[in-house]
Amino acid sequence: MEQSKTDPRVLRTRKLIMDSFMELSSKKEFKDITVKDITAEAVINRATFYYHFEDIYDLLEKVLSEVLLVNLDGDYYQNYELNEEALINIFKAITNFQKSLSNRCHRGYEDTIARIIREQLEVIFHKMLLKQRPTEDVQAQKVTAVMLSWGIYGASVEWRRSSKEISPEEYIHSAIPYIMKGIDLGDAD
Amino acid sequence: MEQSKTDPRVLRTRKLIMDSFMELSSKKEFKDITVKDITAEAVINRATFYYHFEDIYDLLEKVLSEVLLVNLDGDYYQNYELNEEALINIFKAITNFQKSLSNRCHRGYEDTIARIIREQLEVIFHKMLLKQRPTEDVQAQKVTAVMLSWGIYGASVEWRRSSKEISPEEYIHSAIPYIMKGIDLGDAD
DNA sequence: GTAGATTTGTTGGTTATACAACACATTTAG
DNA sequence: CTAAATGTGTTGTATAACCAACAAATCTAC
Repeated sequence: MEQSKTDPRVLRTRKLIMDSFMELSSKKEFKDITVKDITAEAVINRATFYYHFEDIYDLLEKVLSEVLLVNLDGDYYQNYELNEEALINIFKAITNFQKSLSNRCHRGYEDTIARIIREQLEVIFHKMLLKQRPTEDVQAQKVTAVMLSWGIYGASVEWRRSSKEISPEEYIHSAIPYIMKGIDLGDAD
Repeated sequence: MEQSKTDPRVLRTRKLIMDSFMELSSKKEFKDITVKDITAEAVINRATFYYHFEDIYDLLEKVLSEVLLVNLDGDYYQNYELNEEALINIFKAITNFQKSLSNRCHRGYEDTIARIIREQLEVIFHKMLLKQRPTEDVQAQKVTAVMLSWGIYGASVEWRRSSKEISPEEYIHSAIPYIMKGIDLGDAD
C-alpha cells in the first residue's frame, strides 16, 4: 500500500513545506500567502518548493488531502466495511474537517476544497467497495463511489447550511436507510 | 561574530542529530547510545553523521558545549563586565547545568564534561577580560582566564560535594572579594 | 497610463545527504 | 575459545537541496 521507501530528504522537506503552509494559514488568508512566505518560514530554497509542487494551488490540494486523510484514516478507511457505522464516522470526519478549515481562512477556494473532499471520498468508497464485493463489475463500483461521494459531501454542505440544531450523527442517520437499501439492492453477499 | 550564512541543510541536520541525542540521553545512559541509535532516531543516514562529527564523543562535546552556552548566553557572556554579579550568575549557570546533566545519565564521562565546562568558561572569561582591559598583555589575560575557569569550576564541584545547605549564590559570594581583589591588583582602569 | 518593486517559474552549477558496500573492531552466545 | 551478530568508520556514486541569476508576470505607487 505505502511506497516502501521514499528518500528521507523528500519526506522531511515535504513536511517542512506543508507544516509551514499550515502555520501561515492560521495567520493569513490563502490569497495573501506567497511561495516566498512559505519557503522563508520553512527555511528551504524556493527552487526546492517547485521541485515538489507545481505551484501554490498544488500545495493547497495536497495539504488539504492529507489533512482530510488524517481525519479519516485513524478510524477506518482500510479494511472496514461500508456499513452504517462507517458512513456516520465518515460524515462526522468531513464536518469536523470543514470546521477546522473555517478557522483558517480559505475564502474563495471553496470549490477547490469541495473537489478535493469529493475526490478523497471517492477513493475511499471505491476501496471499501472493492474489498466488500470483489466480484462486482469495477465500473459499477466506480460509479457507486462517485455518487456516494457527491451525496455524502452534499449532505455535509446542507448540514452546515442548516441551523445545526441536530448533530451530524443524527443528520446523516436519517438518510442511511436509503443509502444502505440502495447498496443492498446491488448484490448483497 | 556569527558566520553569516551556513547552508540551511547543515543547520537542520546538526539540530536533528543533537536533538535526537538529547532525546536518547533522557532514556539511556551515554555508554548505551550508539551512532546507529542516533541516526535512526533522527532519520538521517549514518554516513551523514560522520560528515558532521568525528564520532560520538565529538557529538557529546558539541552538545554539552551548546547546552552550556545556552545556559550562559541568555544572561551576559557578551558585552558584560566581569564583576561580582557576573561571577555569581556564571556560577549559578554552571550549577544549573550540572543539575540538568545529573538527570541524563553521563556516568563515567565526568572528566570530559568537566573539561568542556572549563574550556567554555575560559573562552568566556577571556572575552570579557579583553573587553574590560583592552590594553593589557594578552598572555596575562589568557592565564587569568584559565585560572578563573578552573577556580570557578572547582568551586562548583566543592559546592556539589557540600551539604548544599547554602545556595550557590551564597557559596560563591564569600569567595568573590578574593577574586575581585586579585583582579583589581592587576591594573584597574 | 508608466516605472519600480515584488512574485513567479525555470535553469545550470555546486554542495549536502542518501545509500550500499566494505574492512575492521567489539560484543554476544554457545 | 569460536562463530555470529552488531557497531564503527570509510568510500563511491546517485540524487535532493542549495544558490544565484534570469525573463516574464503581477502588484504598487504616483
